[in-house]
Amino acid sequence: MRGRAMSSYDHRAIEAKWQERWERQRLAEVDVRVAKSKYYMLMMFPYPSGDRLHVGHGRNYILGDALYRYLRMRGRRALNPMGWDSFGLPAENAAIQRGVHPRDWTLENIRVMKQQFRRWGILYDWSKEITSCQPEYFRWNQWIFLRMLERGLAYRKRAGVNWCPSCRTVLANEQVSEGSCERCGSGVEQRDLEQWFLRITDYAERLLAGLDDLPGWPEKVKLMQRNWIGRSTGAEISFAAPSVGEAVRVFTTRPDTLHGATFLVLAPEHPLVEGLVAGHPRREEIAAWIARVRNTPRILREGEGAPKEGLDLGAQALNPATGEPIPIWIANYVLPDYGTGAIMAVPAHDQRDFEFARAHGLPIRLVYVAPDGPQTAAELTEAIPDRGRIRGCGDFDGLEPGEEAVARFVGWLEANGWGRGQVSYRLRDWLISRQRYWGTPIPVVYCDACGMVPVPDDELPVLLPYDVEFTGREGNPLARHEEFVRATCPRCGAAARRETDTMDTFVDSSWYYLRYLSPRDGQRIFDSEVANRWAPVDQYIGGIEHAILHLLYARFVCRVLHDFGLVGFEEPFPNLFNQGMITRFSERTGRVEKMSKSRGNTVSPDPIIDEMGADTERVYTLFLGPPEAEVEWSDEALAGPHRFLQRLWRLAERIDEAPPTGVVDPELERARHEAIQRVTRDLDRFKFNTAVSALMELINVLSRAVEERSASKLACEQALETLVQLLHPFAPHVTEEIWERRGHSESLLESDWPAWDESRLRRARVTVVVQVDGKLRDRVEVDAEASERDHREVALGSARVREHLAGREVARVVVVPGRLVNVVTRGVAS
RNA sequence: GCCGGAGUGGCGGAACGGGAGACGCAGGGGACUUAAAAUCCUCCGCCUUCGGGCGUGCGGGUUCGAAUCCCGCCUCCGGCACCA
Repeated sequence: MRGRAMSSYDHRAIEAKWQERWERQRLAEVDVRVAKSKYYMLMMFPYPSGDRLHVGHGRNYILGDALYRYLRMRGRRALNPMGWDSFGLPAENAAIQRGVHPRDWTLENIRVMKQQFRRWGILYDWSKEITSCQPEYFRWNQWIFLRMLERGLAYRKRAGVNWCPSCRTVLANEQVSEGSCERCGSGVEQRDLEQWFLRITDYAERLLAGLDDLPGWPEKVKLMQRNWIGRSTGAEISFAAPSVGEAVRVFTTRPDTLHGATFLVLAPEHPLVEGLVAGHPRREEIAAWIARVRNTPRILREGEGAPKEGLDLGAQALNPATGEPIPIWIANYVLPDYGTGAIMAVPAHDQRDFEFARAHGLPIRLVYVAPDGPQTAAELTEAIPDRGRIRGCGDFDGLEPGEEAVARFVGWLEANGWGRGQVSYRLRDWLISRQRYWGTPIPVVYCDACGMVPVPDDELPVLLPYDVEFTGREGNPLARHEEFVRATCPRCGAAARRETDTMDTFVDSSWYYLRYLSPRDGQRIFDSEVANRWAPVDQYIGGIEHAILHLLYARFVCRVLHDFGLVGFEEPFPNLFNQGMITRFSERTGRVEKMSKSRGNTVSPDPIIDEMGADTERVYTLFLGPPEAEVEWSDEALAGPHRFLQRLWRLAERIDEAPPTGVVDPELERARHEAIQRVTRDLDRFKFNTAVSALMELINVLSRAVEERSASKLACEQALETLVQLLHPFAPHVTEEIWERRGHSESLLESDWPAWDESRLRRARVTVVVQVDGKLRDRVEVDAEASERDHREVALGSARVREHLAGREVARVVVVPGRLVNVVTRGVAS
């Protein structure tokens, strides 16, 4: 049926039709046994929260789908799988608040989210779907854990850890932001608990060095990881301490200031402290102080402006450089889990030590002295970390602070056996224990006779019991489930107690991209052969919020799997793209902020899809702005893309109004080729927004050609088909429909992406800008092939240019062929 | 405090060191219509004596030529923040 020009297309029927057809034809399914021209693209898998997806979420998925469709049309065997990061606290909280079981709640949410993806017209290879909360998946978390346990990469230790009172569980360092729980925002407390850790610090150097080989990552993310790993070079120095019975080891980045070390400071948690306090006359007072510091939340102990407190332990050590005895203190500003948990204090050259020394009347000794600075320690008003020359240190005198001085001192320490060069990292081991139900059970049992015993592989998976009571009381519900806790020791057969901690959900997401390649394999974690052919992931897409967390853990676990011989690569995601977030004004906060349910500024895609179609939302979302930037949603601006698609539909309906033959319009053909070039280049660089602009320009030219009957029907039809193909990644439904109505039987996905012809891009005549002294004065036309001299002549021949040259002498003429002529004058001779 | 990133019309944004503002939204004018919607055409940075002048956060610099490169500021956003 050929409606008159005003008709609008039935997006509801068309979108439903194509969604059904794509699904029925299983268009996105990939047989991974064939890896020729493979392209593994991946969106960070989502947490199936109960909240419906809003248009802000859509950005991520729509962008991925556009990329996927483009790759397919370019002839790549693109794999685009999807799954569910489905363990985690919200499910358990829903159980507590609403009485629905986490498992049922989660599976229902997954069902709803899948529907939403479908309505957006997004294609995933659902045959690869994985759900991390299912035993088929999490048994392999347990398997990885056991392998790490065997190699000492998983271990248990008692430590001061971050405890979120609201989530009722401990958190990893990475999951604490400004002293608060990253998930819920509650203030984090300090607790001393026995917990499971993964030895990511063993991989610190490799994780850091690997960043240099990731040109496909945003610099920002690499920088954040570098800072997080926090590599420092310096030295470990031993201070003999006869009265203590053993030497005190410290880490310092400034061994060149050793002569100025006037006291040592231990962290209150330092292993030597207990012995020293035991013999101290004021031991009770000190013990009470230590207990208080240890229970202080990190943010208060380490945060800005936290007061420096400390106590003299009454013991002494010998400064190896000077041979002088110096006192040993404990203080809250020395952290137990960095370096050796002890420092040498050099108050003259370190601001923290300076403040502490002044507050407690401890001696200060200058090592570096600047001619324009204080000449004695008494004159100091603040530490001078990096000025002056060494004075009064024998052979070292005259050295300036810097690498050379450090190297000289390290050599000297090593020669004397007092210490050695050392590298230290800010990164801490990954705490994976969680005191919650809805996670992967850690597969070990505790036997009175044998101690901690790993669950044997053939007893995996350790399943989560379903019949658990969710009360919201503190303590893991698993620990109250007698049947779960009761176990048999795999080693001696005696009664044993099962571990009730579950794993951090970041374990699930640290290797899931490999499981997509062997999602149903019941025998092994994944097929290494397939993994090595398809992975690493060619393009990874997700939000910047995982710059450290997920992306660091995944890089770590990839290296572990590499060392296990399971994969041949060390970087899981050589190319990373962070899409920006969508923001909108929030009535609640009065500001433009990230779209989120809690801020009450979300926009539901449902009414948009109902009224204007998913294609409109898709085009708009991609047109909104550069995909890596934060962009503000506007309900009004949706009209533009909607009109664009309507125009396309009407244009397709009246394309045969163009005159049958005879008319030649090189402009239309040129515009067509230019659009192909621009869209292709833009998509290769993820510039979806400018690609849409290029398509809008093409439709403008084509509409005019049809309207003015200035091009042949054949040329118009060709331009239309090109437009439909180029637009398909953005608006898949309407383009498929037009394509089919034009007599094509295969899906656009299987059509070949158009190619442009450079020779068609050229124009016979070009407009050249003429400037006088850099100011635009005229535009002239020249042959595309015109020489520099031709440009010059035409430019100088322009009447307007001559007017501006009156009374001036031409000094030089700059010619940029085909673009610009700049006539430079010497100015008026006066 | 340290380290990044960003500031362009009323708005979203575009611009290999070479025409500032592509494309779109909003707005003005017109056509069609009994009317409205839709659609189509057209205008749309500021000032102007209509020659032109001024314009990409501010001030300098490099260059024939700077939104783009360099230096110094301002503002906003992000990361880290007693890590010895």
